[in-house]
Amino acid sequence: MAIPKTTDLIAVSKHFQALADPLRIQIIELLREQELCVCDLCDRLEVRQSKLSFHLKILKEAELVRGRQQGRWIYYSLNLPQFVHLEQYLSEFRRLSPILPARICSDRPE
Amino acid sequence: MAIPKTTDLIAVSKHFQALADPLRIQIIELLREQELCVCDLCDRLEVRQSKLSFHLKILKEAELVRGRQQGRWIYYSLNLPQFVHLEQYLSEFRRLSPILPARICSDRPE
DNA sequence: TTGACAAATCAAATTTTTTTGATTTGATAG
DNA sequence: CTATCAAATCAAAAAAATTTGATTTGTCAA
Repeated sequence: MAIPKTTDLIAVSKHFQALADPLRIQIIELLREQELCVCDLCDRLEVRQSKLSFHLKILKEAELVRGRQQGRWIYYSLNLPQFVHLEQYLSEFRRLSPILPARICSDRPE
Repeated sequence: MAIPKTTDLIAVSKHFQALADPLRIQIIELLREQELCVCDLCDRLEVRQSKLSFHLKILKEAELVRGRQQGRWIYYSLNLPQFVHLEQYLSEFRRLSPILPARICSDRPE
């Protein structure tokens, strides 16, 4: 398994960052049930509309959700392939042997 | 699949938060190779020791890494079961049908 | 058109996270 | 003991993320 490039690692951390907020996780949990419009999310989560918009933008930029306009409403839903992508990043660790080889750390030259 | 409790969701977001930083992802990538002491991580990542200590603490609190003291050195390694745990959280989304049922959002009473 | 309403954007205030340099703690070797 | 060195802790500064309320944008219906 090759070591990922630094730029890839930054991308990975950015995606995890989108999941690093309780409200955003709650949004995702609600969308797991069904597609919802912003006003429904507002009602259920009891947060202001602009606050929700801010968090939806972060989730959208991380490609974890998608917005579909219909009339005056925008319906948000999960972008499942992106979840699979993150799952795969984590799954690589499962392949490692449970005990990593120790490495003796002694005083180095100069 | 039951809806997780709010407290669980906060815990989930906390764990993802630990992965939400490029340096911490880099630390994890290095530890994927082998157990390393703090001074080695400092050298390889070219960051100050106190900075590394700060980030290692976050990873340790999220149970993503473990520290093992040996003499003056503390060797850090990955705590693989925790990675599996997060992987499983994400894997639940794979079971969802790709297209979630739309829900019509119309004007609600009053 | 105009009015109503859903959602996005924006700037300012607030909160949280991260960085930095200095200090402390704890273990070892002499 | 005492020197030394690895690592943690701490307080202050800096940077980044989040919240808030007001405003704007876009769509639809009358």
